[in-house]
Amino acid sequence: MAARGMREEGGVGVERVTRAPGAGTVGAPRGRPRSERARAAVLEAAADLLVDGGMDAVTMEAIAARAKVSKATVYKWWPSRAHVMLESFFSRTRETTEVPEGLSLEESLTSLVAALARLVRDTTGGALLGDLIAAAQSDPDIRAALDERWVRPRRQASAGLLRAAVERGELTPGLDVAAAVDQLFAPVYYRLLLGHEPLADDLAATLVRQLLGGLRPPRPPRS
Amino acid sequence: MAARGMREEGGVGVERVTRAPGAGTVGAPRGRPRSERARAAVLEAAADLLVDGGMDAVTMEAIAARAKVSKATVYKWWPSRAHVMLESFFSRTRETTEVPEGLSLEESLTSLVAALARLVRDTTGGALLGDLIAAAQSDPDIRAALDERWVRPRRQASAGLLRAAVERGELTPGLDVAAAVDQLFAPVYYRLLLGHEPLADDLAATLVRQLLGGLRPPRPPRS
Amino acid sequence: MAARGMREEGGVGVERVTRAPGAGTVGAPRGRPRSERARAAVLEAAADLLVDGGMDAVTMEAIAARAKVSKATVYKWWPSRAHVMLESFFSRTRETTEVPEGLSLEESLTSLVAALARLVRDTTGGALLGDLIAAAQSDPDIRAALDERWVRPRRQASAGLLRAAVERGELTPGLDVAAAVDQLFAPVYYRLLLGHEPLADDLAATLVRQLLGGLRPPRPPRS
Amino acid sequence: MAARGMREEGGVGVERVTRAPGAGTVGAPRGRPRSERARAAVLEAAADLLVDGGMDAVTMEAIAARAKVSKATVYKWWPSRAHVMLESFFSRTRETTEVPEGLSLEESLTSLVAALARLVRDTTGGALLGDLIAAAQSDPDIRAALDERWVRPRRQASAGLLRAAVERGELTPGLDVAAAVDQLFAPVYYRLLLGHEPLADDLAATLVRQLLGGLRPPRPPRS
DNA sequence: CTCTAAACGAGACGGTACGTCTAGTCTTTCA
DNA sequence: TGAAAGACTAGACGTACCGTCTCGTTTAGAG
Repeated sequence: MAARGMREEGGVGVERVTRAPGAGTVGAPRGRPRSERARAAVLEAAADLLVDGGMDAVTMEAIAARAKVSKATVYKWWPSRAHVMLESFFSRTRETTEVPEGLSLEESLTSLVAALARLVRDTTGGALLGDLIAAAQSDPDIRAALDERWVRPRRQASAGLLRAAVERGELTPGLDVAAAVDQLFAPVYYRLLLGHEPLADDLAATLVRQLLGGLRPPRPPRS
Repeated sequence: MAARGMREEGGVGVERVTRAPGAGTVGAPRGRPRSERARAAVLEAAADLLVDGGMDAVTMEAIAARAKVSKATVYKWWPSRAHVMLESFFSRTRETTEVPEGLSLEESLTSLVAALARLVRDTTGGALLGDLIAAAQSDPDIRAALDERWVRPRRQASAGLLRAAVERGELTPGLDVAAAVDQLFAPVYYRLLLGHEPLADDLAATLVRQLLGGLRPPRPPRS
Repeated sequence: MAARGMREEGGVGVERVTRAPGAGTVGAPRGRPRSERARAAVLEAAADLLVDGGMDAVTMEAIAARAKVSKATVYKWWPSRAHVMLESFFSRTRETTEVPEGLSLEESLTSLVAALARLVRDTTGGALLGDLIAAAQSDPDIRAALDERWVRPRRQASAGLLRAAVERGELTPGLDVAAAVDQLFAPVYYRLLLGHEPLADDLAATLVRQLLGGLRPPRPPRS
Repeated sequence: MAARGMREEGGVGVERVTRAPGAGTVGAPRGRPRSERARAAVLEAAADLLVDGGMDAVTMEAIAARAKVSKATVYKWWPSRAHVMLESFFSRTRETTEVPEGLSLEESLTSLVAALARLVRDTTGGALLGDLIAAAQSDPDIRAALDERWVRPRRQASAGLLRAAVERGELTPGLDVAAAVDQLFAPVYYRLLLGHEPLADDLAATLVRQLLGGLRPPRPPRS
């Protein structure tokens, strides 16, 4: 069941190859083709419902009704409410993990963290992401998908930057990269989920500065 | 619905005073007293169900059945599934926010972070906490309760330590305390919720060391 | 499943005994008692729907909606659409199998057949009965219930009359009672189900006369 | 929907005339001709499903699947499940309404009734017929088709015999032919539908004998 | 030997009802 | 008066079949 429905979600997905260049021709698809209209309507309906009704307004029933699509169609392509949201999230999150060239380490990291913070704070993606993490607590399928398609790529981008800096001697060799990455990004998720503190504009910069530089006073007064 | 409830959850909760000794007698409660047996059975049933059936095995129906208690009784004392789990979580989490005297700042912080990590990794509390954070995404009541009774006290303990260290000149004055606290604790929640990395034994120490000392090489490149 | 739902349908059902006089006290039933209002509303809704929408307007969904009762309640007491109609049929068919005293055999039989014909032609019972016989083709449960509670009692009443007449020497000893009973009643069902001929007023009398007297001319061809 | 369909069902149906010899040439049918294979497979699938799955295993979906035919093809030629069964019934019921020459009235009638009883008891036709009568309760189209193509021809055959006998003076002039025919055939349908009594081998003979001769004792003791 | 028209298979689609489940509430009797 | 039992309303669940549709694929006769 977990394997179903996971086709072409998000921008990363590979479009169906109509004809493989080599051998093993896939053959033209028979039957009525899947309705792109239905697919898009479902994804949009899910996001809309989440935004203006909260997470548990997003029922399969409501999605189908709002998308003017039959329930059976929804179930045909997505095995659960959470899978719809997963694809909805990815399809409207064109955010990239790339970082501009020619920036310092500090600038690069800040840019990545700030991008996440903006996504979470300023777009529909925030609510979707919170809901998905919640769903991941009871659905290993969702957890795995989130990990593979969202968490891991972003962590790897940052981890790459950090490791390169270690190579350059810019960072200490004893660095625990995984922990460091979490110290940069986890606070954003934490505030999304618990809401104990707002996601301030300068949060990204602060997190990077404090982690890289440490919390100790800059300079022993003199001497 | 969100406004209701929140009665005596947690082990901290004050049991109903049957008779105030002094003046202002509340009046002896009439009728059959609340069954302590029922209360305990419900809390245990909720935790048990979570552990061996996953988060969405914990339905009010199942709780009542397992606790051999009528559904009405459950609803009488707890307004929702999540509130039961909230109280269940607190009642079995005797963890304290106090920190032993006479420890260095680094040791104190490590001790607090490690305590959280152990709770999350080694006890039922981990699953309960994950579930509660998930529930908080759709129930502001839960979110508020979690914040007030769990997140805030722990954050304040750590924040207090940090602020004292700033006073002592041990930490930089420009410190963003809230962000720093998150950089210590958020990674633990993050790993609980996403599971992308294990909660290693030395994680707490690593987090504290990296944050306090920063990631730059110990020795200035020069000379 | 067949055994469920079949409680107290029709007037024949035994009311629940609240307290057995002797030993083995049943004890008062715990919990909220069954809603008589709901029961009646469901039965009426089913009949109404059948009458003004045809047989396949009678869905469980529609019954529940029309009776202003939740679907779960309907399913709790009746295992299928057909069982609802069964009880609806019996509850509104107070027709008796008894026959007035002091009538001749011919009059008695005519009275029974005519009563059936009137029921079928002039009341809601006709449509209900047709539907039930149809349902019996795919549901052995319904078939058995119809046989035991409708067909058999009526057949036995008539069979009794016929057998008594044989005893009295009024009818031929070689009589196949079962076949004779069918020759009196089956035509009514047949016309109900196929509708090839109307159920005329004098049908009952005709059937009885033709069967008892035979079809041969009154006067032996001789003379 | 009721108006559609009814094309060439049964073996009695007239095959499409490929080319009218005289004027007004219809024109040869263009395009791919109807697949006889598909037609036969559908009819057989319907009967098979009915036999080994009961009446409500016969869904359009199942018919198409079992016949290895697309649903659209089934719908193209038959407007409903019941119409498929109607044609299936007629196509496998080669039973005739003719009666051998040179038989007595009693023998002729017995032969007709017995033929029906055998069909009902010993062949697939029985179940098909029961199902069709059931379907007729909610589908006037089916009811009409059954009446016109099954019930009426058979009734007319018997009615003809009876009327001729009246002409010959063999039967009483006051005879209600329609009622008499029902008294011969209805019991067979009745037992098919309700199953309260088996269809014994000698049933046909009994029905005819009892109706023609009446139930009264053969001879007034003497005098 | 193409062209064209109809029938065909596959299968996606919008619907409707199914029968089940859980949430909460309400109405009893028992303790 | 609280607790237990259990019936109730409300509504989402996921499935099945309905009847329609849109494709690409035959399979003929017509040109």
